[in-house]
Amino acid sequence: MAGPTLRDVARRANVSIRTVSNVVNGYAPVSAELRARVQAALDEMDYRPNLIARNLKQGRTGMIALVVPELDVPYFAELAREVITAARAHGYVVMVDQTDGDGERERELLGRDSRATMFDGLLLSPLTISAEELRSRGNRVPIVLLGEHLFNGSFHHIAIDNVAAARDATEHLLSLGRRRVAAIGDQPYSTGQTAQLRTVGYRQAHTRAGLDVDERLIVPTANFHRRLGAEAMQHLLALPEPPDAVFCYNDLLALGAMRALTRAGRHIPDDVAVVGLDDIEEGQYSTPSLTTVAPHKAEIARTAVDTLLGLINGSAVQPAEIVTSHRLVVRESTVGEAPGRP
Amino acid sequence: MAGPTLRDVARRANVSIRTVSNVVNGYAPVSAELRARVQAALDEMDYRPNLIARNLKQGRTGMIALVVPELDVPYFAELAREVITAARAHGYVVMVDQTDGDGERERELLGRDSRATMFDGLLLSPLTISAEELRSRGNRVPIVLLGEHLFNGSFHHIAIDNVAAARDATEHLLSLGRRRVAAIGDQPYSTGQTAQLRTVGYRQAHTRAGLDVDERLIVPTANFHRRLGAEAMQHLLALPEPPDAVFCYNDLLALGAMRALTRAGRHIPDDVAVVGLDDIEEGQYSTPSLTTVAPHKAEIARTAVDTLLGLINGSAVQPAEIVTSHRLVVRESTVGEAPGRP
DNA sequence: GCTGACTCTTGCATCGTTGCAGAGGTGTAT
DNA sequence: ATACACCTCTGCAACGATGCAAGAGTCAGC
Repeated sequence: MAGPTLRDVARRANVSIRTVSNVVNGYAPVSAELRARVQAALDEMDYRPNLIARNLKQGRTGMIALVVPELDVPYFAELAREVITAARAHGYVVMVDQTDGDGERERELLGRDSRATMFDGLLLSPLTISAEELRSRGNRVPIVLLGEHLFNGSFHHIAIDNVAAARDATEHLLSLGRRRVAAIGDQPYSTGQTAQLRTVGYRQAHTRAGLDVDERLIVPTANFHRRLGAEAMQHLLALPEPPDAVFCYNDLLALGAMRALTRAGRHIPDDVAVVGLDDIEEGQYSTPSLTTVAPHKAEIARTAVDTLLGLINGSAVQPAEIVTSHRLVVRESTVGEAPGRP
Repeated sequence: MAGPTLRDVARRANVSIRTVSNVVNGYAPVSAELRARVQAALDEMDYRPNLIARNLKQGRTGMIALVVPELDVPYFAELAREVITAARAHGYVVMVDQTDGDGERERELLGRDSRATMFDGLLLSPLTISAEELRSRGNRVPIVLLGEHLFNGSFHHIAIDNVAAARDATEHLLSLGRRRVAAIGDQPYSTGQTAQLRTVGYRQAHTRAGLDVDERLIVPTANFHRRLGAEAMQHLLALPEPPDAVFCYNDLLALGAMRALTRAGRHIPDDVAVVGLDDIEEGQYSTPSLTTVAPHKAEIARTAVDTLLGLINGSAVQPAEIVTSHRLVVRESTVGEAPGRP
């Protein structure tokens, strides 16, 4: 099972271990004749370098870890894809892990027996863990945070401008003449910082338009999955004065909300217009297709990887909040032709 | 940056390196007094074991790799989630990588400088690579294949019964009285073995029902993405005698097809019934929700991980084709109430 | 008091690789 | 002929951990 080592190859080719290593890595000058002999031995024995040993010697692994709450949430899957691509461009591979939104599991990551030491760096999309906790764990591995806003400057952190993104979405709905715009996805508790920023943007849009917010139209949800979007929408439809538009804090909520609307016989967008956030591919193919705020995922991934590699290679950059771009993508759920309607 | 090693802690606590190691691992008997002293030193210095060194010594990493064509294809994302969960139950972590359906990248994996040696085992969902190629690479790492059918017994291989799954889907449509059942997703070339099996099942259903297959209703696609499902559906709708039902070889094709149908003003399922395969979560929330054949993903993942760990731990099991279960999940796209219709 | 058994602790070798410094040999300039 | 530079090649030590076997110390038993 165990393959041949440098020593085995060296014995066979009748040279020193060191020379074999040199041939493998193309390091020091080796005479053509000897090189050929060694190469032959390498080939015959089908030598593969033991990367663990190499890593130990070199003090780096060429691996970074990407930790997300849930890998089968499309946004994270799409982000993971971009991160893998960005890392590969630098010769790094990515190990993806998920925490299931379980705070314990996030903490495990930083604990004494964590496998984090196996990686040159960590990209973490935190869900419940706080900055203080993160800092107090005195981690040895460089960390770059994704997505969550943590209110202090201890870590590098990449995210879109959540306030502006939510404002853009809401303003789009208001600009269509909608006047009862609901919001689905607020999380008015300590770990819901991103959601809260989106609520701020939602309010700002109203304020700027000189409109009041009807507090009953802001529906909090415990997570960002389709089911809760549907439930929140059902709740809104049951109000005495239901909304004529809804901004959902992510696309999954929006897809769930659309499902509930269709089920209830409401027409999108005529009766209720819907906007999401994330621009997952699914929204392009839903019925109707989903208007959304699109974060530039490739940019997020590239920036995150670049920043992390910078830390790894010792560029002592100051921790910084890095804001990446986003744009509104208008589709049928707000201005669409009504499919299957006159 | 570099943390303290056993040596540093040993110096501080005035004991041997070996004793510190014993305390860390709880191995040999250590007197309470000494243990306390060492533990104190460990805590003060915030010692973290260097896993790379440990791995080198022990010859295993506790990591397996999962290689899929595309991580942002929901089926693979959902599968990855299950694999991560199954592996964690055995104390293993999973590194996920994607090949982008690029044969070169699949081959890289097995090449001389592959990082595969860093893993105790490999779960591979091959797209273009053949069994012969895989075998010829004389790999050192245990491999278990997922999903693709490779016609020989050289490797462990986990998959559903693709013929039966396709037959079940098609029979469901025929049992509804549909008589022009189309198939979207055939891949009549060497790397499309899974697709071809599904075509076999599609034909079997017709044969068993005593019906002929209209070859024009079998539409091949280059991949299994939404867009090609939509295009294939448009093509089918343009036929002189369009289908009254369609079996798509995966859910993404089905969702694309449904999108095209809705766009064209056709009603699902009244005009055209649609069945997919994979049971991705998206299909539960689409409009209409999608009837599909559901592979038991958790079972696939568990079986794959168990088999791989068996190989790793040296149980010299014979390579085997392992068939996991599937079931038909009926939703609105075949027997649904028509949403938004009288 | 000596032996043996037992408990606790330690040093050495090792995993497979690479960094470093130098050995050995040849060729060139003086 | 001597010195020097140069090109190849090699041995040793080290990365940080663990397996092994033995060293040191304590105690009981006869």
